[in-house]
Amino acid sequence: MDEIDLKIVSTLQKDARISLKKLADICFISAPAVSTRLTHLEERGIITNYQTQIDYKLLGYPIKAYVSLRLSPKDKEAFYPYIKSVGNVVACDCVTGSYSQIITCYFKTTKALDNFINDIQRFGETKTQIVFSTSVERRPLELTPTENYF
Amino acid sequence: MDEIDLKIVSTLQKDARISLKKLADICFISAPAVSTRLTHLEERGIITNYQTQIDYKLLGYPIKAYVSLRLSPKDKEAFYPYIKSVGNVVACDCVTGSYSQIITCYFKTTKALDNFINDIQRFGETKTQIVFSTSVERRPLELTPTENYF
DNA sequence: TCAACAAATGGATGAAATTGATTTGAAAAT
DNA sequence: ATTTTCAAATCAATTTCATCCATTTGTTGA
Repeated sequence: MDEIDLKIVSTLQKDARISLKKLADICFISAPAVSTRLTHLEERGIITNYQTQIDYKLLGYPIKAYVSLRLSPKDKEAFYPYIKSVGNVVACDCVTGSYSQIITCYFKTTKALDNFINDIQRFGETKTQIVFSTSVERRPLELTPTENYF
Repeated sequence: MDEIDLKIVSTLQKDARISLKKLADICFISAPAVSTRLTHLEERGIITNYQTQIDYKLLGYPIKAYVSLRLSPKDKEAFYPYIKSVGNVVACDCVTGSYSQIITCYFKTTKALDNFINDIQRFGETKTQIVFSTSVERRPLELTPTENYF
């Protein structure tokens, strides 16, 4: 993981469909060299996958919500496979605090969200926060910090 | 936005670097046809960008946290440009509830996270939830639901 | 029935990715 | 100090892919 790898990763983060040739020009090495580095980055698990970001509103999913769930440890075994299987869920983290799970999800209607919440309440108490607006859309982590960085 | 567009979008969501030729084979249309459709999807804003997902732990950012902030309306104007400028922040949403902002962020150390929290407390009271483990890594929304969907 | 338009195909051309052979350069061993 | 070794680069050749353009198809509305 040297400077060139970092350049490759940080460039790809922002444009996953850039060609190897352009990457090669940016990094001042040849295209085959970029190709082998890329393969290594994938093999080492540093690059996990390439995702296209979609405007879910335009596709009919205007409801975004964070659902917190108070999950008792004994139910984890049942909860994890379940939450993975729900197509509306785009992320789920186990966190510190009394609400142990934070679920990020999208829905077509508030009714659908309500159905989901009713369904998961068999695992524990929930708290739902619906998104009004987004000031920072899902974006890459800044890997070459300049200012305002910790 | 027909069935073919949906196929293109849902395929690209999972593999942003797939070639037009492969997409063409999957959709049973020609490569030029995919190309024009893709351009339209980008122009219409349905596809917003192509991101490469990185294992931030492996790059030295093992701390992921959700920071909730009780932000008073009068401070929004100052807060939004600020939060955009912080490279550690990968998402920020305005939500229902007494904590009006949910910030998703990554840090190299808990100390760095602490610095960040101290810094944003000038905007209001905060509540921090550190991620222990992730059961659903950031993934695309399922656009062609089968079961377990709401 | 016949424009008129949107969108797909097919072939040609130029660009890019991949492969294999070879070279370079730095670190470890003699 | 010289040699060995290995990783990683370049170069050249081949294959694959993207784009362009002319033509065709299919649908809608006069």
